Amino acid sequence: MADEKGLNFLEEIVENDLKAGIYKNIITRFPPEPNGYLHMGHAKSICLNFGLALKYGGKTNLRFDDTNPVTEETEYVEGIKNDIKWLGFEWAQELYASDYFEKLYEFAVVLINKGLAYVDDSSSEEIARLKGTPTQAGTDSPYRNRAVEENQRLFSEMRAGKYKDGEKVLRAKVDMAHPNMHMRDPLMYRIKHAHHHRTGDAWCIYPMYDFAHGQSDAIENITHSICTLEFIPHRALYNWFIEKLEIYPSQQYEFARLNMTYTVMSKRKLLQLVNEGHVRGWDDPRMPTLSAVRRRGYTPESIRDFCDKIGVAKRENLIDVGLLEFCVREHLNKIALRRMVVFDPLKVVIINYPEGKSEMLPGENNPEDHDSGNREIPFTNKLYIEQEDFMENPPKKYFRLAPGEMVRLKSAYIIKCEEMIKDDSGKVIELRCSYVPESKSGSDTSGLKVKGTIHWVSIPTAVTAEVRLYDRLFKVENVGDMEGDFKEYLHPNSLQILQNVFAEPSIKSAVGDERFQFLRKGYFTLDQDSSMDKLIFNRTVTLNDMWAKEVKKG
RNA sequence: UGCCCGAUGGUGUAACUGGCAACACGCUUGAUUUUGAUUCAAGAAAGUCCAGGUUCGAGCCCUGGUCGGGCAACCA
Repeated sequence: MADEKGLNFLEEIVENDLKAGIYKNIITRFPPEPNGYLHMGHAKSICLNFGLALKYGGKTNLRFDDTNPVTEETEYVEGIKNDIKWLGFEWAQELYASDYFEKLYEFAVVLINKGLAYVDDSSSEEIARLKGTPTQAGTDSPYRNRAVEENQRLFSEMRAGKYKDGEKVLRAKVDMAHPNMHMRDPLMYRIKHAHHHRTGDAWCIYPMYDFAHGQSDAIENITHSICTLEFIPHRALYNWFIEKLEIYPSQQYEFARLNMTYTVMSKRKLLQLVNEGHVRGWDDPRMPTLSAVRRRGYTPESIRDFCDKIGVAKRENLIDVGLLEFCVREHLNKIALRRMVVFDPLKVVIINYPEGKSEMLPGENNPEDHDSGNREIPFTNKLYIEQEDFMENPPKKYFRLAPGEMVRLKSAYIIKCEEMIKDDSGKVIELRCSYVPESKSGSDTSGLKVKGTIHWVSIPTAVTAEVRLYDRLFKVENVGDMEGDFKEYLHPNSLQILQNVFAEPSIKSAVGDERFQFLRKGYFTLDQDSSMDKLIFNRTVTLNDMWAKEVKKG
């Protein structure tokens, strides 16, 4: 069976349009508002918009939808550009809705001249009241039938700054009884005496989304304007403006936004988590933002793969975060350098290995990539192993270290636990083990077969580091479905910091965005807080752990 | 008492546009393994929201329901 996955509905639309000769090339756009950082939901949209243009021959513009100066900042513009580049996409042009303010103003005048727009002096409360309800028609505003000349004068006075915020608005004259609420004389312009991140103080009137988005699409000759489901009711208005203005007929299509288990995917909620200090910032590795998953160690390849796997459709969805984890494990398994790091140390002394002796043992950097070579791992008679790799009274299926039992030290020797040393409270604080000299990794002539292999670190050369372990941000699967404040469902232990773990010395050369697999522990990458004096690693994702599952089953 | 979307294994997406429901994740079992990782093999799991209709044949078309979601920011 060919693994040609069927086309998604948007690809189908594009293919049909191309086949019908409606377009020679397609042009899409990714239109973020610079009022927050991009998240995984945006990644889906980015992959979709850029992916379509890449697949069918065309281009994608990056257009900032910056029509609301009070929430938008240059900081976000830079962050967004950075995230898109990191994901691996290149936009044809970097554009801003604010580039079109003059043009949009002209469009508004055209509608005024056609008698299709009017200045309304009503308060926002009054406008809301006259709008009616979904089941009840609205009522015409008393200003609805102003003369064209008066509207022209008033609108230009609005622009000139003659009025205060909220004193007047420009509205499209459509139909106050329309069953679609968005068609009941929607606002086109409002007065905001606010500083805009790009146009500065040049304007004191700003277009609404509905009077900016479709027009911007038309100006750029966007063929397929793809947005999320909540804009479906706006489509009628989108088309109305295009028709009345007689501009390029961009077509709007809608798809279902991404939702993931154990997290939230709305800028509003994410901003709240940041502002109220529930996380350390937009790039806190527990966040679903792109800056956060990047910091956490996710690769752009794995995110693109994820976006590909989740598909595109119009029905609401809740994607298992486990799928994202699968994608990143799959990629990291191929590229991560293997290293041994002990998180929770238990001292082991090899009683028959000479005191003071040291040898270097080679360990594969990555068994999945034979070109990756080896690194040298020092071995001595004093080691750390993981506390959890020893049990005084092991259950039957436990095949790690136990009194009298043998285990393989990865890339080194087989050892046998000869003696336990306990403190006054009875806690095991040290193991005395013997090693089998003929069992050396790579030249094992011992003939011994052991069930378990564990990781270890030689104490004299151990390098200490900090490790940050992340768990799901929320403790419930479907946060959006819960009653009350979503913050009540935050997972209290989503971040666990281990200040002092012990790593093999080769870890010291870790740089930048190198990915590591700490054997049997998970995938890690250096955090940006890391320094020469203090190494800090983020756990990107754990390894699959059958044993943990077994233990859980009991 | 409106208008608009949607409904396929646990999750997500397919099904040559009317031809015996497939793929991925997850799950179970087994093999391999110097990571209880990876890899490999096998398997369980939906008869497509319901009821009618058209048809030789319906997940796809028609009708009527049911359920879920959206729509009344000078937000996008």
